[in-house]
Amino acid sequence: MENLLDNLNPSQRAAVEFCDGPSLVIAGAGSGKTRVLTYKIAYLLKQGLPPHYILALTFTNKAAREMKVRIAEVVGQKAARGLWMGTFHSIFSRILRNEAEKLDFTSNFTIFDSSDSKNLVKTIIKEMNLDDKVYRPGPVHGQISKAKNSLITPNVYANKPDILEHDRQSKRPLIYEIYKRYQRRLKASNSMDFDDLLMNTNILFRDHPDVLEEYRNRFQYILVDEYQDTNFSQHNIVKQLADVHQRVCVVGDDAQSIYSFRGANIDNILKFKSNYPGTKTFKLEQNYRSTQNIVSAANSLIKKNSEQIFKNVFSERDKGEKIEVISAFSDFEEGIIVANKISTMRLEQQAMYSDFAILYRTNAQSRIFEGSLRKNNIPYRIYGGLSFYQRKEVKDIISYFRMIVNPSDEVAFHRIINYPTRGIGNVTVTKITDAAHAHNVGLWEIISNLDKYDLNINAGTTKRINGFRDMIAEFIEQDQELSAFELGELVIKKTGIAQETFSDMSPEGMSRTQNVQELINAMSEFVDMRKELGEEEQTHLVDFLSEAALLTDQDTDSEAGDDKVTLMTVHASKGLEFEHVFVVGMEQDLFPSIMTQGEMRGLEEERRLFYVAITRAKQTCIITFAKSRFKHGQTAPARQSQFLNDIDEQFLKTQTASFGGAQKDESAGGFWESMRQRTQPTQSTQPARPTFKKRETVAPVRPHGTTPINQTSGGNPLSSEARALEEGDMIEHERFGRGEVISIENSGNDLRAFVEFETAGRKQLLLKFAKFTIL
DNA sequence: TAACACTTGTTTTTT
DNA sequence: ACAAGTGTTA
Repeated sequence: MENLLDNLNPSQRAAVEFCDGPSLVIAGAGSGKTRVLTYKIAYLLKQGLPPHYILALTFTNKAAREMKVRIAEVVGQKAARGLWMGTFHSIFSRILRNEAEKLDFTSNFTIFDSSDSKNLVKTIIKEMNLDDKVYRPGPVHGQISKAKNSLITPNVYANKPDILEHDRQSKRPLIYEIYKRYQRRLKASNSMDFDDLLMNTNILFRDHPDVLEEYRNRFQYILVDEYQDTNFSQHNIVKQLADVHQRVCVVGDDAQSIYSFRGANIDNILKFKSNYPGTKTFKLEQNYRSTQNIVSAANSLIKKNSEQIFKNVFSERDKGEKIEVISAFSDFEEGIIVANKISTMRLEQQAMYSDFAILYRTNAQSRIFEGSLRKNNIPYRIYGGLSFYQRKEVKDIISYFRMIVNPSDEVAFHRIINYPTRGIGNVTVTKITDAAHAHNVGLWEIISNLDKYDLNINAGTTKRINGFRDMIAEFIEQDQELSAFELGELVIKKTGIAQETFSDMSPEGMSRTQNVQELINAMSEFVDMRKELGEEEQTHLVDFLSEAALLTDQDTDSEAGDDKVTLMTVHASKGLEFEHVFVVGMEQDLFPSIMTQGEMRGLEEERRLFYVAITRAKQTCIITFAKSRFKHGQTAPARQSQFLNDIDEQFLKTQTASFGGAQKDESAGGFWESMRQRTQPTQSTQPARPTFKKRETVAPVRPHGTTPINQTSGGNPLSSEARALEEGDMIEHERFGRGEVISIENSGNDLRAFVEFETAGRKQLLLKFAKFTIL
């Protein structure tokens, strides 16, 4: 025990040891926040608190996983088992599934992601005959989301004069009605959106005191990470759970609050003390991550914000280099400069590629760096962008799963009723939808009993609808016996998705095939994993779905030993650190984003975002901006960000537009050539280098679940030829490791091999895509 | 109903 | 520039 605490500095130690009441830990960037949380939980366990009495809420699943591992390292695997640790969304969706009946849902409810939500809002707007130029689904859903995160239910919403007035002024007075219908439809679909997972938890606790009582007793100690990014709904859940015993510890940094657009309320952390009387505050001010220069520069920046908790972050590491600010002529040159810089720094400092990160404000900026890195043969990995589960082909299949698990799911229904095309068009779908409304039942009910409702649908179409219904009904039956993986394979086969996708030989089609294959593999792995964890029950589709719905790119681990430059948005970089960081696109209207101009709070949040970016760097931080940027199809002039003036000059060294950034002749030529090409969009021929094509055609595989998004350069995207692979061969697969080929089969045009892997078990590989070598 | 040509908005960040 | 949405035609 003693040596456990010896690993902490005095303020960290004090924060860990205080367990008798509410505590607020203000943790500056790089000050060992995760360390405190980890040790605090370990400390509680060592004090004898059973693990299942501890609730620890994190921002990402990844953070939860990592912390679990670290705790297990300190107290042992066994002692750590049973901890309630996860994101708000995953923990409370688990609880909601247990208590679903109390809220008139069933435990197999679907979780809508934001695109599902937007789709539903859009459908409703159409049904109400509103102009979708005025009532744009995105912003409308945003408004609804904001209401939910503030625990404003549709009824309350409809009776709040100030909100109604606000909507009237923004020319959208009927949002309250859309909200009402949206919520009704979610319920009818037995579905919850992200915000519902939190709001319904609040409703559950409000309407069922006995349930609240039970969880209050269960969670004897509550810890919340990244508290600055919680919203009111989350705050209220914690408040209720902690109300009696008051054993709650929240950790965060107000200077790193960057999610207000998602409803996060910085007041939660600023006012924690008044919400929890008797709060003890701890400040972690020593930064162990970055050089003094980086810390000082970041401090000078954040000082420009008005609202904040005072703290004095300092570093005792080397002074370090000044932050280099480089201006480029164009976004394209910016890409070249960064790529060249990485190459030289890697050699000069003997750094690994994985020591570098390129951080940008918007995902769209990644493109240019993909190009320049690729040209320099620098391996990289992009996080973010379209996540695997958002891809069309994956979502389509998932929609089938959702229908099987929960036939009331309206959004899934719409997605798959005519996919793959089976001759049920818009006209028919409208008839079905209207009938459902008229009789106040679900879509599934209508197509289950077509003859009962007089729909005026011709015989041919009726037959096709019945065919669809029977197919789903059969899946539902098979879902009783089959595992998620087995049923998943069956679905893509029986629906014709497999055939359609696999026979498409265009590059896009091949990438789709790969993604479909990856999804099936992910299911297989998921089933296997649950078995290994000692789960006795068969792993069904519903289990897979409830996990998949809450997975995000931030949750994916980077594979060990893979040496690649990281590209991500600043948001995604929160909580991470790198030796050398490039903060790119530091231009007015881009960073700070044009969307946030005007409001003070918005601008301050952007400044915090910049603060987050800088403080990711341990050793070197380089800031770049371009004087012209290609945007919306044309090159537009750009100027440096106002934020650069917020950093005290003494910590900066500015380097003006060095064309020398592009040292190689080839790159310099490439720069001009590209400019020409861009300013006159007519296709100029480009014989020397292949143009950078669409993402999909380059390296489309987004490995599933536990494997990260992976758009890799320098590799062989569409990989190994199916050479004469024979039964009995030993192969080395990129992800599954060594394995023996059991059999080779030819289904359709695709050669498949069944392989028994030493560690990963039995897998089916599509030879035309699988990445492996024959040993 | 499906395939194709044409028009429009889009780019802030994401559990 | 691009994707998604709309309208037209077979």
